[in-house]
Amino acid sequence: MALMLLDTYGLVYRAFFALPPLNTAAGTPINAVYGFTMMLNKLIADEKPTHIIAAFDKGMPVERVALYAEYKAQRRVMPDELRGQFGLVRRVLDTFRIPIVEIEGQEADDVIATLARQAEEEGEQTLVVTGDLDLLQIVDERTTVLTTRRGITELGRYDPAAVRERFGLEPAQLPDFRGLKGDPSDNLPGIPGVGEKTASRLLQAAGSLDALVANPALAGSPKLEKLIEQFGQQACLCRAVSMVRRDLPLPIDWESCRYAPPADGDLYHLYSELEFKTLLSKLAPPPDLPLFESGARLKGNYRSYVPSADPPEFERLASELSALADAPRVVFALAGDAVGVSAKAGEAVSFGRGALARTPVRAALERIFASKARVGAYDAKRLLHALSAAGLPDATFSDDAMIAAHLLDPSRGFAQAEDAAKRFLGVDLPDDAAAHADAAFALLDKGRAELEARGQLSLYEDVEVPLAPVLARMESAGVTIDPRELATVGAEVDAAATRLQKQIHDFAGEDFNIGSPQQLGNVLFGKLQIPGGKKTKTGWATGVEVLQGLAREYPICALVLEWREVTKLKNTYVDVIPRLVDARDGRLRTEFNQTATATGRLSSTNPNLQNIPVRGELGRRIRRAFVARDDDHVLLAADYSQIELRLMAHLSGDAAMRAAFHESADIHDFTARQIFNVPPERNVDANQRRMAKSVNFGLFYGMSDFGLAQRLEISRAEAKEITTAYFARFPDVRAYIERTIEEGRRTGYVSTILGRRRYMPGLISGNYMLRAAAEREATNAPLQGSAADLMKLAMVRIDRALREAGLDAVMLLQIHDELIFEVRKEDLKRASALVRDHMEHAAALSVPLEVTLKAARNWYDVEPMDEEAFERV
DNA sequence: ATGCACACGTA
DNA sequence: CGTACGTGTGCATT
Repeated sequence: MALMLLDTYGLVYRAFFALPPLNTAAGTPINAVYGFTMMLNKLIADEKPTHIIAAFDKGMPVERVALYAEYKAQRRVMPDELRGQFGLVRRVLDTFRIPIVEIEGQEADDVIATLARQAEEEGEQTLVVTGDLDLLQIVDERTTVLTTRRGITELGRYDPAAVRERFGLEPAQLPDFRGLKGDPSDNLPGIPGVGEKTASRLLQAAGSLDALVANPALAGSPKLEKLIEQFGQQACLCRAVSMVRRDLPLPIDWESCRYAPPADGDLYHLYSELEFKTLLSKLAPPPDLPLFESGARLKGNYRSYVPSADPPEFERLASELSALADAPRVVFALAGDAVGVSAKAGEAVSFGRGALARTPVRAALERIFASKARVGAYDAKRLLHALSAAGLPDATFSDDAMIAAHLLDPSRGFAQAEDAAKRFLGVDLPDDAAAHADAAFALLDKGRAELEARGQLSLYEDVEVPLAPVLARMESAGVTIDPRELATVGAEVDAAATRLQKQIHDFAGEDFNIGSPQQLGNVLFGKLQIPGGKKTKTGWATGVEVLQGLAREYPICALVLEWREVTKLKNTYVDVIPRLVDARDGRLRTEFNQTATATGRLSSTNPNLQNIPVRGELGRRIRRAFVARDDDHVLLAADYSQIELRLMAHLSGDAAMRAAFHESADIHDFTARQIFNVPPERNVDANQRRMAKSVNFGLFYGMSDFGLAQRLEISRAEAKEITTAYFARFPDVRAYIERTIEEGRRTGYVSTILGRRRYMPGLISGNYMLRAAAEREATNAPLQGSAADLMKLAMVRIDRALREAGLDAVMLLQIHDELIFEVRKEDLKRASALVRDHMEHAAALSVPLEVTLKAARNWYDVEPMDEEAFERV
């Protein structure tokens, strides 16, 4: 039984103040019920209680008032808007079939404490959810307390260790603590002048309030001693009031509290009545069928070690871990601050992450990594960082369940192990590192078999899994930022922003928020009467396409565009990057996510270094701040030229397109000649080239005539002519696109060159829009995904080769078709050759792969380099 | 407070 | 009515 006890009043009260006033159409205040319902949904989803009880306060708390007549005397009366919502809260609980327990003359705290004690006596785990900290006194090994923090969905979780960490006291000491420091919200004075810090220190010294009162000298200072003599009895009274009762007469039938989710129909009625539109729209999500046979159950035969300062405990843990080195397979997982290890289905050990750094444990882990055991993980990259921080930089993993899960279903990220366990094992994973390790073990069993069946084992083993440590190294390396360069751009950007804002406001004749599309639309198209059609559901369309068209005639539109560019740079890069730089070494570190995209690309977050500006001059200058570590090093940039179009040529086998890459230096020029029949002796004009480029790009985005017409600002008929001419010259390209979509329809997925799949259920949708979107995705995925395949393969090989060659060159960033390295000048030539070689030979295609190499002290100045240039650096 | 829409940076 | 992302802002949520 996993019992959840709700301090209903406290939670509703909290929700009321956390949310702005919200009313139904009829004017009934609804914010507190809404917040409470969101909380309840989240709690049930996250904590998965098997039993739930909602406790209410009822009447005056007779015992406390008898002890202390002023109890809660200062409390403000409840606002009417809140009072009226409690009836609705009961409706919600009723719909969820959660029983309400209340006892006349008792507060919810005492009801909860009593129920928790009863559950405890039966050996059950209890989770208490409350709005304040009073109930922390009942925390123990079997009772955990969640308290609301900021907002309504963020909760603090208190087990005994967390209580000790926060207060430096045992949970049972907390009534003494509150007696000493008092609590204004309940009108408890405590001892004047004693706050949290002093109260905690006094109790740590004396052990208890009683001991302190009996012997005030324990306080340690004459002043405090005096205070305790004078106010000791008052503190004892406050403590008595603070103590919760755990012995109320409260016979309970647990079976009647078993939680069963409400029927969708009931929820639908409740939500529609309360006008919870957001929650309503989330009902009845599409069924998410497990790939594998569901119903697997984790056995829960887990042992947990709580980190403590006890050396024998680490010895015991170390010897247990050492034994795992003899197992054929060991799997690690992280959950919160704990590490889980499993070597056998249904069995796992977990220990606090702090234990990782302990010598005996570290030695045991070293043994495991040095052994013949196949060592796997859930999210190996995260574990590599944790192990490295604990002094195990050489750990390696040969399996990663998160990566396997994402390869099997790339529509999802599976950053949370819970998601993968639910999706592939059909189990609800508890928040426990041992269970996570066990689930990862099971996921790898099933996942590897499934990958093999799909012919994806090599992609998994030879590309994705080896890539994780490469990414970990890139993340650890970071890139040096020159703050002065950033400040220079920053000053310019600030000045421009101020100037533009003023100019725009002058044009408008009023001050308004230019960043609000709504206000902007009203000013431009309302007040200033600029002709421009409104689009979008919410109001005027003010996107670049619209404003660009008006910029010539209406200067304010040009100013707005400029303002947007400048503030975007300021808010997203110039002001943000300096704050993210690691002060210890001046380097900026990103996180590369390997399981984020549906196509196989990487993504970069915190910050995203894959979208540093390059097109505009001002934005591009931000790249000056990305520099090599010192004067002995340079940044080397290596990018694939036209890799996606080359893949199109290869995959389609189109003779003309392949010839283009063999013969022509400029694919867009070549394409223009084909489409517009430009003879060899004449030059392609800029406009023809621009159109050809759009067609080439549009091609692998699955663009229609309509889209091309829009893009090129030509008529649909003209666009049609261009595509007709295009496909007449490159007939196999059209055949390839059609073949790809057809194959997707037939098999349910499309594939890349290395066998990566993207499942495309939308291809057989009856909805035209959905189906058309799926067809574009299906066209693009094999191209974008194959490019990602080749880049990843090259990265793994380059990382290995650079290290084996002993070159002073490290990979720092990947921007989809480009790699950035930091290289010692003396090694630049050799490193460049090595990088080029591995990128160009990532795969043998029917067209050559070409790589452009550039180098400079900073990212802005990198320019294509010829042989002599490399010699000069 | 949280979540969505929009806008915009990259490949 | 052109793919794939992440982040910042404003605004609605009920």
